[in-house]
Amino acid sequence: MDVKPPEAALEEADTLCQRRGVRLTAQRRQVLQILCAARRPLGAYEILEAMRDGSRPLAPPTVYRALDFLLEQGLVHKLESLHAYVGCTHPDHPHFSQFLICADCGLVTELEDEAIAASLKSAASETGFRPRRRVVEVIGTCANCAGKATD
Amino acid sequence: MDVKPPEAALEEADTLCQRRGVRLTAQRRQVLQILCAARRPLGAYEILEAMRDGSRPLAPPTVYRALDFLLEQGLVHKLESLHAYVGCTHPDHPHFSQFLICADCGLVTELEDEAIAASLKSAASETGFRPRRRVVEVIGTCANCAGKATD
DNA sequence: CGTGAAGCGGATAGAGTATAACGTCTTTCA
DNA sequence: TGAAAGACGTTATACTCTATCCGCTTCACG
Ligand SMILES: [Zn+2]
Ligand SMILES: [Zn+2]
Ligand SMILES: [Zn+2]
Ligand SMILES: [Zn+2]
Repeated sequence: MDVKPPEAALEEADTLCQRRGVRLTAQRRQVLQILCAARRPLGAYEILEAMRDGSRPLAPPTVYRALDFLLEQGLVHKLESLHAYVGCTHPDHPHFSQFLICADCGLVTELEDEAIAASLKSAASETGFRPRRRVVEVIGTCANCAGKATD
Repeated sequence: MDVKPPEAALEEADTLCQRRGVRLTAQRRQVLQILCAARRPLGAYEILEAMRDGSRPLAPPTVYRALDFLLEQGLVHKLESLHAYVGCTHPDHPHFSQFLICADCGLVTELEDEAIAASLKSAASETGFRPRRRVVEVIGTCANCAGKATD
């Protein structure tokens, strides 16, 4: 598996934000760190819970504000079908990605498939539709879980 | 526009449910009727409001149960990005469809595009992923609204 | 320095979405 | 008729997200 360690993702985010002239504050960074460290999508309240180091009391707007920033910067994605968030696996370039979501183990794979992008674009343009945002999520069973089931 | 009148959709639903041996009760039928009559996606609580003929008090589980049934039977679809529901435009055969959602006027177009289906299937199978449910929603501007904007 | 604008974040409240749990009534079918 | 399954009413509650107000920090500008 070529999953980047969370530290690398965070350093990349630092660089990107600096280059863009936006501020990856401690709190935003912490949310990103929590998302990258988790091996699965997290709900806003799960992130909130993880942010509470037993010390501060934190309210929902705190995490939603951080998420808004991270979403705008393309550092995290929202999974609409789960109401949950994941760290982006390749935030260095703007992209629209697709997600394979395992309903059994929670594994999420972020794809950047040209053929899917092209077919969507073509279908939209046929009707004169101008795409802005694209939500592509496939819920099913990952190879690992499928293998176990058929053993 | 070849939009079916709501009555036709309801009669088709009657036939389908009878053939499948499931019960399209008055309440379920009413939810479907409300969705078909609306020219736009409706939230669960909007449906609930429409169901209250000024008489009965109705609670959320009522509409969610009806929606569960209609979703299972493929008579309605859920738009995950809007938390809203629409009547299916061709419920006679099992299908996975894609949605073009106009952010300006709320128009929703249900597509059944072979190329998109094929590219998704191919991308999934490359990783051994077994798809069960597919969420494909493109948010943007419809041809009509785009035309107005550039006038 | 002083000051004002902008951005960030704490805090409270509340809107909107969805489900759990339990009881009752109806339909189905042996 | 009687049992089982399904549909529905009801209450309560969990979960997701936003509005709003206020205070703090930062930083440019005079
Ligand atoms: Zn990404
Ligand atoms: Zn899995
Ligand atoms: Zn459909
Ligand atoms: Zn439009």
